[in-house]
Amino acid sequence: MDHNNLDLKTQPWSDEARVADSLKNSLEGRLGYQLRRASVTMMASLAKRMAHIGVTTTEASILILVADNPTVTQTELARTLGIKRANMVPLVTGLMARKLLAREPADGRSHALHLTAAGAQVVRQAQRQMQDHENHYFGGLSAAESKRLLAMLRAVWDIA
Amino acid sequence: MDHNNLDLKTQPWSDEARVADSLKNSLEGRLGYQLRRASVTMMASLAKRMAHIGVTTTEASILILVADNPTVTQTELARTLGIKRANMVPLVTGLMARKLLAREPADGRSHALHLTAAGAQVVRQAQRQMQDHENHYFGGLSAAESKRLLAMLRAVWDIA
DNA sequence: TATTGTTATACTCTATAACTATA
DNA sequence: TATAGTTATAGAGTATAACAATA
Repeated sequence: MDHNNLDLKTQPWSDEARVADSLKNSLEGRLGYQLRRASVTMMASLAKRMAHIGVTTTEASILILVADNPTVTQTELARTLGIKRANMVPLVTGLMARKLLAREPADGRSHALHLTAAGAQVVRQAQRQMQDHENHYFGGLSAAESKRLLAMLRAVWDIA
Repeated sequence: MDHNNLDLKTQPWSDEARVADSLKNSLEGRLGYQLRRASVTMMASLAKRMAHIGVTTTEASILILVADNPTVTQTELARTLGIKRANMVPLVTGLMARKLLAREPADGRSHALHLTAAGAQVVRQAQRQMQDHENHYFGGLSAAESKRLLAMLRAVWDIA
């Protein structure tokens, strides 16, 4: 497993990028640029936390959605998470092989997914890690600010 | 070129993901999740704008940084943009092949990059597109809110 | 006819290792 | 010894097309 060895020391911004760059950078003032940098930073950090649990961030999001929606099909998961049906196959296969996910025939062509006990345990760990992760980056914000930030980010999605 | 055919119709969230998903999704309340979704959305939209100019978002960021820092070397660019030196090679090669970028020996091992007239023109177009892009997504925010959002995003990078 | 799961495949992005030539 | 540019390559992630079984 562990194709997700995200030791932060191997990340570009600690190796090469994070040294004091004396370059002028007019991108720094762009919200889109800062948004992307923040996203990449947080995803790498979250990936490291998830690796400790033994899943990728994508796998964790699948397990959480199955926890939220017992009997969901993998095509429904794909739609919600923005993953192609074809790419769900190895993800679901891998999670079943590790006994985190199981499925039973729903109708003749679709399968109802559900968590195993081990899968439910991973979900609990992932949720806790995600909470800590949010607190790490945004714990300094007031409740009102967090709410406002969430709304601004959600608005981007809605506008698109 | 155009290995960047980002017609939004081919994006997952318009094809498959953006149909009304009736699934419960506890990830929706997470700032990290919304941050990533917003980033992916904006990057896809920006990529489409840049494609009209004939560059990728990465290429545009390179050209902009060269405009900011005439005589910069490609290793310095890589550091600032979080790109590996090895991966800068085809990027710089491609931009030189299209006469947007040129370079001259600085010392015996490094090259000073500079824009061609065509490259400077692309930078002007890219800057204008980026400004429109920001306005599209964040034009509804007050100046104070924009400033606050930028600071919150920059803080994520600083914390990491 | 449309949908679910699947296979096969291709392309982009990103990562490492190792080489060369210079400093 | 360290650095700049380069080559080669491997690994994820993500895209499409097409097929069988079923609705």
